[in-house]
Amino acid sequence: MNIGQAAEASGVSAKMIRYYENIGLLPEAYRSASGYRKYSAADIHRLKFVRRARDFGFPMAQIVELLALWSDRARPSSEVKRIALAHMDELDAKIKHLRALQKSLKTLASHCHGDERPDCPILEELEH
Amino acid sequence: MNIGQAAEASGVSAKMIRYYENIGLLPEAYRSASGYRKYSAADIHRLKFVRRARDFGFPMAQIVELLALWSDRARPSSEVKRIALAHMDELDAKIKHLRALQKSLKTLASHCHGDERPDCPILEELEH
DNA sequence: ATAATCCTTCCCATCATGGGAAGGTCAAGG
DNA sequence: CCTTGACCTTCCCATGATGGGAAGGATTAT
Repeated sequence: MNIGQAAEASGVSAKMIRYYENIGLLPEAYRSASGYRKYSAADIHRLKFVRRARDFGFPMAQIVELLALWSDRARPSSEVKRIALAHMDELDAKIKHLRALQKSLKTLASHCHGDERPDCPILEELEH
Repeated sequence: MNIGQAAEASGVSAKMIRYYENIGLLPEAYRSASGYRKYSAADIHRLKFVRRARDFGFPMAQIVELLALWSDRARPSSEVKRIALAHMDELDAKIKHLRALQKSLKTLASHCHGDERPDCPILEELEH
């Protein structure tokens, strides 16, 4: 399978497949005589795995670890769980941050008339 | 005031002050005879405004608009409110997304033993 | 006068992704 | 057999907001 079909089948763009190979997330693909990258069903399987890990929001560094664990039959599931929990902590921190921002904004916006008058507590707050 | 003191006073790094000037967010700074950027109290005031808008998570494009409204005495507060509400919508969308990710992960992680055994529903889910 | 600190511009890196150019390859159809 | 179009290759550039650092000039303090 060429890279275009692999991209289609896995949901990872050809650009990203080359990029992943480049940064060492994926092993170097087998090449045809003319230099085309060739992908097997197992390769597609791995690409899908990466794709889904991205969908879950895992950063690349964690995906590297997850891929290693995935292909390690003797892995302890505690390692996988540890990565997942750490990621959840990251998500939690981000959510908390965004919610705090939203809360502040909400308060400000609720005090803003939102009409043709120029006075506005939002600008006043930014001005400080 | 030189750029270093302006950075200190405003909480915006010298690097970022130059960058903001470069992308047109801020007007070109007055220069001394030897080419040093010089900042007035009004400049510091504007830098602080930008800084606080960043703290609220506004993207640069919105900050450009907010700055323009800030210096427009005839602005309608509805314009400011519109920008703030749009930003809140963005934050809301991000929060929803992160919460959805977290919810999925939580379910998966709760089913993972997290011990020395290799079987793990997290990897199984990623594998699909 | 000299050293230390500040300033200038310019380049590079992040992270994951896409756009696009220049040029080689392959498959289908006339 | 040759052309055409679709595909592939590598390489460079851009994103957004930020920092690091180098090379060289300016200012300030000793």
